[in-house]
Amino acid sequence: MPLGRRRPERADAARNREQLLAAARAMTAELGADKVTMDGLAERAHLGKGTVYRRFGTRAGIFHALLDDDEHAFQEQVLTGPPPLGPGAGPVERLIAYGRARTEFLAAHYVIARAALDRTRPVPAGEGTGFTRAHIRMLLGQAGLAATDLDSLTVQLTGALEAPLLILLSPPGQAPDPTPLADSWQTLIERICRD
Amino acid sequence: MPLGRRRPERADAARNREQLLAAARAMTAELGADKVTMDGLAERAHLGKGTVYRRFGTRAGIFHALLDDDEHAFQEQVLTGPPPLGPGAGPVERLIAYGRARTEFLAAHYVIARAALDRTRPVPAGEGTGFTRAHIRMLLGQAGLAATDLDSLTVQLTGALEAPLLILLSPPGQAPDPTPLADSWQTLIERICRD
DNA sequence: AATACAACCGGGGTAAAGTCCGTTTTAGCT
DNA sequence: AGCTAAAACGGACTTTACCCCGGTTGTATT
Repeated sequence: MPLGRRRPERADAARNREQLLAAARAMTAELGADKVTMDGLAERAHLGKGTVYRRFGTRAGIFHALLDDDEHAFQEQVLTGPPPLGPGAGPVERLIAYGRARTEFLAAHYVIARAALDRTRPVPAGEGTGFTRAHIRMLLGQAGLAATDLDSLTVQLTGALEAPLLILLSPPGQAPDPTPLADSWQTLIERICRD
Repeated sequence: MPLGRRRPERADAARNREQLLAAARAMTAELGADKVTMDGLAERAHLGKGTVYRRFGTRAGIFHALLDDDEHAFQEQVLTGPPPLGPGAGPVERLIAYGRARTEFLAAHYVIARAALDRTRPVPAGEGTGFTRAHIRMLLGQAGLAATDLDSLTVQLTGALEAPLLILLSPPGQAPDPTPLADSWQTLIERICRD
């Protein structure tokens, strides 16, 4: 079955990836995210360190991979799910729904989402925020705000939505209550978009 | 001159701190912030690594210290300078002025401000944002927004103001143009605060 | 089935952050 | 001036992310 262009994943590689993800999940649950080391993960999965690195590229990549399934499902809901989160509602309504959903998503995945931030690499700073940024930009465009620099506004709203949970609210142990932030996001958007 | 409660800084400590700051500034200028290592800095300043750590505590602390003078001057302008940045103007006007000044400050100190973010410690995530947060909170309170959760709104606006320059806009080499962000901040605030 | 080649595996190696603790220097006090 | 406690010093040590490369295994082709 040589379909597509990319060679399918090798059987041993797939097996190892499962082992690594399972081990990572278990270690995160047992010891906390910051106790998950490359060496420890490799040993626990009965694999070499080099294998871990090839799979995930970087320490943050582990948590990125752990997040991946849920993140996919989340984006799916936004792109093709029922309104108001999915298409079919007005842009302002969708912006509000997106902020609420994203806030709850980040709070629900608090530990892993924070660990998925790459804290050592210089370049890929705003990694997971690409989708949020693109989506906000699109909806702002549809909302038809008069004479505004939508690109800058998009960046700022992305910061307003993601920074509190990812950066600003410190306690790394437990997630903050997302409800006040989600409500506040709603008033923020309503006030910005009314004319 | 044993005034106050704290013992004054010892002469050798003061001398060494000057050496370290000078070396850090030079290395940052010559090699870039990410090439400044604790070992390299210690060697360049002809001091031991332990000394570097006692002074700055952490790698980010180096850049925090480098920023300190300017940061102080900035806060001074906000607290006691002329309006609209300083006291004397209306809260909305001051919010706008603060955002503009802060954006320009962050852009002017782009490399160092980003390097001052501690990317490894779990706790002190939003370190430099404390002043911004407190100031925004105060002005929002004065602005008298009707029935709003001002604490959550403050956190989000802090994210909107600082995250773009510190996190979201990636290229670590050069600062982005602060003007569009400052303008966008103004419309953001104006739209939020009108009633 | 045999072969070639690409992908994968493993573990030892490097660099840099952060810690520790015995030694040295300083400043106030007598 | 001499004493002493506190502060500063320095460099060896530990930990951990990330790199490298020779050997091995899986997959496509003949």
